[in-house]
Amino acid sequence: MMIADQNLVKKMNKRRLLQEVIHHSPISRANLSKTTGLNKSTVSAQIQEMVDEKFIFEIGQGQSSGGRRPVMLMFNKQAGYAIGVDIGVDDMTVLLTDLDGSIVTERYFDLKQSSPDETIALLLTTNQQMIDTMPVSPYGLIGIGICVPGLVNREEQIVLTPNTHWNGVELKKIVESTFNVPVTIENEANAGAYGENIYGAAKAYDDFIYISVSTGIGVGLVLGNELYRGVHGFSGEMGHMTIDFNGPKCNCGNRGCWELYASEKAFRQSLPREWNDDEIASRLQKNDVELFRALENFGHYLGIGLVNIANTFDPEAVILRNPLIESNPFVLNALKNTLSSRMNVRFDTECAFLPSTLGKNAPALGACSMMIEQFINGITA
Amino acid sequence: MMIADQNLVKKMNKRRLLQEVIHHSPISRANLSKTTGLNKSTVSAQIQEMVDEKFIFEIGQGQSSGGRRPVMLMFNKQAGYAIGVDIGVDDMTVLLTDLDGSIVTERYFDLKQSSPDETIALLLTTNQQMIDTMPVSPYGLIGIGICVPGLVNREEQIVLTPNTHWNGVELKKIVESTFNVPVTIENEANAGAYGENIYGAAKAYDDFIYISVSTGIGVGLVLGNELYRGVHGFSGEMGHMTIDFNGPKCNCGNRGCWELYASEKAFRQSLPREWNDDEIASRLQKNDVELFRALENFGHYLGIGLVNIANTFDPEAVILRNPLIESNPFVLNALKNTLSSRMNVRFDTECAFLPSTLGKNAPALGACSMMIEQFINGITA
DNA sequence: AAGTTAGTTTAATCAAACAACAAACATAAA
DNA sequence: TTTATGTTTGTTGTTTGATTAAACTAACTT
Repeated sequence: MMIADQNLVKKMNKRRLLQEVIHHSPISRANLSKTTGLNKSTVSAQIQEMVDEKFIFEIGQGQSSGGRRPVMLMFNKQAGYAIGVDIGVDDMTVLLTDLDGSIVTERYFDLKQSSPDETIALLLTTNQQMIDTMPVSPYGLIGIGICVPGLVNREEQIVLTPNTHWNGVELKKIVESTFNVPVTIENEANAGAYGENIYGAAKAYDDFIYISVSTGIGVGLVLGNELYRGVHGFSGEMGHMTIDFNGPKCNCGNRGCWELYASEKAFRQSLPREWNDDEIASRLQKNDVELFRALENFGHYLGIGLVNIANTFDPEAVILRNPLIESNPFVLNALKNTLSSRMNVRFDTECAFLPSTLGKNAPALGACSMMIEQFINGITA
Repeated sequence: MMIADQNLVKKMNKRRLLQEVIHHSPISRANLSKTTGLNKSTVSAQIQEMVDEKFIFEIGQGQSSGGRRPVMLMFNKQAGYAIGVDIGVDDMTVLLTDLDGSIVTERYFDLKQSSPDETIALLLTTNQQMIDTMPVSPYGLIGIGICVPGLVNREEQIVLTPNTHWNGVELKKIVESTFNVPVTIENEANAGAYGENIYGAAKAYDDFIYISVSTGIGVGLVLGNELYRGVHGFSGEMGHMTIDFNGPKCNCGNRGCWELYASEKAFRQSLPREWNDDEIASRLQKNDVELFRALENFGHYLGIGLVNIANTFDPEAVILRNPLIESNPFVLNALKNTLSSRMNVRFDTECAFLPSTLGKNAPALGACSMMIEQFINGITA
């Protein structure tokens, strides 16, 4: 445990003030004093420091409310930039954002034919391009966050990627030594959860569960406004929660895993034939019965697992990340039906089930925001 | 968010010092300075305060290590006393402990024929008796913690007790107004988890899952060394996690709930005939095949749910609270077999599965320790 | 001109760190 | 046994630094 001294006091109050400016700008010193409870002189001193450090700037005078006009302060969201990378099973997203999480540059790649080595090369050149075209700023590139579809341990090493071959690749070291900035490697579901918490559907929630439904099902747990990672970093493997203990074998070793029923892969296997995305879209337009039956089933199986999640966590919200769910409220309704039929009135009315608002950018944005938060916390070091 | 000032600094350091004394006594001022990093003069000043407040006393001189002999300090665990009550479905435990959690007085009651009103009367008179016979101390009774077998919301109201009739009983108000000390109402599994974390099998763990197996299955989640309660206080209802979505209906509304297979009630129903505890004990002695088969099955079904828990939380440990498990390592082995057969080598070797060490006292002790922690935190207010 | 609001300056407060010191002891050489 | 040396413990007085209250200047509204 840490010991407390005046330095800690200053750090805490500085952080608090910066957060207030970030989330409520434009705001005046007087107003900061009111909202934080800190003395006016304390506010002035701290703000001056952060103005000198280029994190905050004065935007000019605001409206008077019967006296001297206030000087409005803004967070300098262009003080630096972050890169977020989402390495998927067969695609990659690379985003450059400012400190507000606003996307400056975005690039999407198809990885269907790529080996990890080729992907790393692509990642490095893309990052370099982004750095080269990045606007000039006091702090430049403040960090690179990378998420991968698999298990990442507490040392940020990739230890298991069921659908790809990233196991053991020393991604953190490679990227860190190339660009000499802080690098974080994170699980895709954790990054997505983080993104939704900072910028997306879960902004207002402190306790929520983020569910990424694709080839498998990945879960990010945000409990008490913090990502819960587990001892080894492997929490949220709820895709491998059994929902039928006599069910079919899964390659995780378990039987009747949730993702064997409710993943997008399972959904596609449940279709009468193999339909590509265009085919599915056009059948949606035409209210195709077979498709809707499959979608309803998809929602139903999702719902079965969600009952377990609601019973386990009693969360404020569950955020679902999947293109089909985001574009079809119908799936969400099917899912809610299963929930209300399987839970006596209690949770279903008091827990929000929402689609992701960041969509496919969620994990990369989450990766960015992790670096941004690290950077902002470092400001007060 | 709170603002920081010198008062906070003092509080934090005082708390830190007190914790150090509690957990490493006897200890000298010099040693405290070393372990905490606080300056010797700071330590001296803070300790003096707590000596004056009767929380710490000087026990005398310790061994010299080549210089002046140190003055050894001890936590005054007899500065006050706490009462912990565990109201079960058909029994009640009432404990009086000192601030160390050592039991001073213990009483056990059979509630098989009691209504809530009768139980409350019994609780109040027992508490009064304990207060009357309690040793004199500077702070007297510092609080009463009570746990109940059901759902307790964040306002500490009892909202659902499936197997009894405590719903809506204003227990907190009743007890608080009778004794005029702080009262906490808590769910039985949460209290048990807390107890094991402070005094029992989970002392060394920051992230663990406590599982209370009786009529139903209750789960207490300790994540990051804190009890995770959920938004409404209803987390850990994992007894109603489906492990067979086509399974039999449960009165919670769900199907194939874990506790329909792995509760003690389910275990007893799985026996060829109704055996009482003595019968079971004697058959255990005689290595009765039918009983052992049932126990193995019991372990197997526990294991199925524990795989889900391991996949969900990636905990350091799982603590199992049930008399049969505590007295029969055999069940634990059966359970571990199921785990290793259903999880590819990863968790089973790195997550400890342990029986409760506090046994039936776990929840009441947890309730005590909640009050003690509240009190100790209040010291530094 | 009077009253309000914004922001700065000044002096006081307080907790911890620092530095110097005294007390009490261990060790080993004389 | 005696003495000298160095170590450890705990206290005392001083300094540092962040917050704060209060006084003050600045700028605006009515």
